[in-house]
Amino acid sequence: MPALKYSRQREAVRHFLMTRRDHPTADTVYTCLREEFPNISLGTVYRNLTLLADLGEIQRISSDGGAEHFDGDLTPHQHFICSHCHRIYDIRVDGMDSLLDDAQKAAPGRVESCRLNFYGVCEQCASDDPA
Amino acid sequence: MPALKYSRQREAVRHFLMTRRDHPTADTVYTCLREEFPNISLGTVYRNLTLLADLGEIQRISSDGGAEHFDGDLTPHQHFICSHCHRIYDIRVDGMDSLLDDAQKAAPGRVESCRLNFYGVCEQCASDDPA
DNA sequence: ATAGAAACAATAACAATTACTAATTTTATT
DNA sequence: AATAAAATTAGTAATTGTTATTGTTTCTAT
Repeated sequence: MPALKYSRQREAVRHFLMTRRDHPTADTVYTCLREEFPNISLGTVYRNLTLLADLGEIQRISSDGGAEHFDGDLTPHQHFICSHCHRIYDIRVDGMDSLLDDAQKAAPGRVESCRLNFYGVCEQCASDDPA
Repeated sequence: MPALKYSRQREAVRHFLMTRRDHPTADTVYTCLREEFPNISLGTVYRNLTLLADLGEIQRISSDGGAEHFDGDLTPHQHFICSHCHRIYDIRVDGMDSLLDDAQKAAPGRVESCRLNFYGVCEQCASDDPA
């Protein structure tokens, strides 16, 4: 793995994610950053998102199919994903420390992190479309 | 949504997943089922995997990028995914019920399910490649 | 048997992501 | 400041995983 070298584009990706409260996709990051860097390339965005996620400076959110989402909020939290509109909400669930401990007891290796998504129907969709 | 109609291919997909203890991708299912159904189509495999997952008869495992994995084991369990070899191990962590309750308190909607993946380095990789 | 609906195989289309290459930036060293 | 090596970039092509389409076959209820 090569030595890291500063790049304005990478800082822009990081900064962009840090200042958002939502969970953009690579394409959203790309589109927004084009205002500041009119000829930034989509490959650059992907490369830096992957790099930052590997460094643990941002978080990757994988759900069913579709595009991956990214999250610049590193404070411990989880996601509630609406099965209907696919919006991603931040939620804060207690007891995660003990969960990791419990997992460590059961896992065939060293547990370093976990990702926890909750699924259901959000209030917005429930009221819009009462089933 | 149309009425379900029997199909040998769908049963084969279901049966295949039920009898596996691992977590194959659509492509693996396809390749293996071709022995029994030499001209089953990949589209059929995808359609039935999606259908069975929507019915809750199998489980979909989403992790970082790459292909989705599927799991025919419906007993409550979680997954430990090795960041190195990407193998998926089943683990059984306690306290999931209270976790869902806690999530329900925090979520902006009705929580129906959750998916929990743990990440780390498995024992196999740790001993093969001592870092 | 037959008719209508669901499922199929085969393949084309699609979207998300990655790989490639030549040019540009960064960083360390003069 | 000039220079050289390495990392990064933009632009584009290629790949991958998945879904849609179409004409044919298989179920199921009559």
